[in-house]
Amino acid sequence: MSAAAVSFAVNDRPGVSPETRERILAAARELGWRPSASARALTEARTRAIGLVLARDAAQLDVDAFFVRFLSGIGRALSAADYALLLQLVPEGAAAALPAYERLAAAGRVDGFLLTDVEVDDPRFAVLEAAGVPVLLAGRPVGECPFAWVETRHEEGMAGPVAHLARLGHTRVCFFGGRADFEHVQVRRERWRNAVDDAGVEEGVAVHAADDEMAEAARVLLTSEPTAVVCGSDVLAVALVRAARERGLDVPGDLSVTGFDDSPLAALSGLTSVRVDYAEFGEAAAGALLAELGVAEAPAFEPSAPELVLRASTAPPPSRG
Amino acid sequence: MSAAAVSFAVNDRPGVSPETRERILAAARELGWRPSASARALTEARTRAIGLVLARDAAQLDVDAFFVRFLSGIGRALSAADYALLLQLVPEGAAAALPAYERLAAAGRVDGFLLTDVEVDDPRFAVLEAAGVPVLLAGRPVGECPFAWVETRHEEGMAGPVAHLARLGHTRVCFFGGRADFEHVQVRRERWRNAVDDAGVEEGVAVHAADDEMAEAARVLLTSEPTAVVCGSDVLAVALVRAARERGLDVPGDLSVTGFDDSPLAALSGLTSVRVDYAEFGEAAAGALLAELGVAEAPAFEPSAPELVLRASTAPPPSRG
DNA sequence: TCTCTCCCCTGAAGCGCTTCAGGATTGCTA
DNA sequence: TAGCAATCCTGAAGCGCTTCAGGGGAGAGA
Repeated sequence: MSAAAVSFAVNDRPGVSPETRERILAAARELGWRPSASARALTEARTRAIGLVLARDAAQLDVDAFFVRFLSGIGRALSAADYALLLQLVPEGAAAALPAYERLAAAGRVDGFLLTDVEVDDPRFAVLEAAGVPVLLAGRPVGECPFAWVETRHEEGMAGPVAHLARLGHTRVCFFGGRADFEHVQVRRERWRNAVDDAGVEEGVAVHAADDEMAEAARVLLTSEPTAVVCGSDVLAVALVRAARERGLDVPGDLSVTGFDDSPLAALSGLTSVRVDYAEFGEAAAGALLAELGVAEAPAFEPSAPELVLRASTAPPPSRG
Repeated sequence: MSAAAVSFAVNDRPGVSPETRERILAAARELGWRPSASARALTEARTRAIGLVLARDAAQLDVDAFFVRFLSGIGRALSAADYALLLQLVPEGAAAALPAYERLAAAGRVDGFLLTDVEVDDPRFAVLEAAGVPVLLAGRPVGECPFAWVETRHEEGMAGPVAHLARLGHTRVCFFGGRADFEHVQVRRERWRNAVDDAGVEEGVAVHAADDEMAEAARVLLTSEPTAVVCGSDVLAVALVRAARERGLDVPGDLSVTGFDDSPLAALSGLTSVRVDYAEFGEAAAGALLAELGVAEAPAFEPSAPELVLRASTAPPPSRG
């Protein structure tokens, strides 16, 4: 039972007889022995860990249905391959994150990175390409991108609420979205426009708002006297509902509102929303990265279709007075 | 410039002249060289990483103000010491988490663990004590516990809303909390009782509800015709507000409701709530663990007092009809 | 001038694995 | 029975650091 034999046995490699292998594994089990991750990392030149750097303020994260579901999906993929996740939260802004990537990469702490919140001309691309670390994007890159990516079918989710509102009898549907410089916001707005055309209803106004401008933007949106608004997130929808109530409007009596993400917030607030499976997305992204690392099979990612979840925030339009 | 000299220079240890040190560091900077984390881990017998295993369902996490703020606090403490966070999400239930702890500990992937969501007779204590890994609890243990812990002053936060409601003229204040077998829920309930006494108002009913029973429990609570309810979380408060509205009650006209945590949910819903600084808590917990690892000074944790955040869900009681 | 001390620096060992070349054993064929 | 291949196992090297013992040079005291 030399060290080499143990290594073969533990790593399920040929070179030991079945009996010896079993004897070794039994001994290991009995002693509670496991190969030292550090020693393996040194000899194998890989750490069995992937990195995720989040550059968002806590306030933004903790209302976000995406983040945690995505994380739990990552967890599923990683634990199957006995990989670990190195998570680093840094203050908002991709620029602040660059040193974090650089450090983790240069010290060889991770075998690869998962990138989310991809921006236009993302500065991380150059840094990470130069570092020569495997990278996988969770989300569609804008413009040139040296890395592979996976994406959900979230944009398709805009069709459901619009069609639903049209069926209820609404003839004009507005859009309320987040910051226009996010790719996913742009795409959703585009899909809203298509859906409005397809449904044969009138295209209402489209309003964008950053997190700290939601209330004001909602009030502006309401001046156009909409009867139906599809929102790009549940948070926006809740802000809109609140603004409507303050204006004396009944939801859904006077105004129908739909959210997006189907976060717990939507369930709590009785919001019709669109459910996108972000856990599945995280699993696919981590799986694809592992495949790139040669650790797992490339998973065939068939993103499931977004699902419209009906609740109490949508109803037929008010009858004309 | 032998390897040994480089090691001394990089680790800021005596044994090299200032000039040589500077020359080495300059060369390292120029080459973009950093010591390999794996090699260091092997020789130093520490990984410069701590572990956090979360055994919660995603659905519970992503509405939870605690988790993400706590994480960002951990991040602050760790990055100062150049430590990393190994995060693992496992399905709900502490039992499912045990193998995860065991694996990380046996493989020596982390230098210590941070424990949250501490339960009565927590099975993790025995496993981790046997493993001989440094551990620090974020939260107050119930009963015997071999590890050090830090805690916030969250319970004090119950006094604020009760006193506020009393000042507004309410004469009876109810309590609506989460599962009674959580330590923090118990403590908050106790403090509500004290606060009610102190304020000289009547102690209303106390109702507990798990996440999937909130709506029903809220309806039950409302049968006692309360005018004021303090809740143990924002989520509960929102559920209560919703149930009240369905019953035709106006909040805050007919019923005053306060939340807890001051999550984004509270801001969105205009909920009077109690803000506890969980980021500070995370930083203190991680800092204390690092101190136990001999990596940092033991931080003097002075938890800040919870702060009552007034919003539109509280008002004087309805005048008697 | 010689010795002693102190300060810088280097050589070599070793952390716990993986890997590769090669030794020992067995079973088979000629 | 000799010869060969296949199989199982072991010894030793090496991954990139840290650490420790010790070599050398310079300055100080005798």
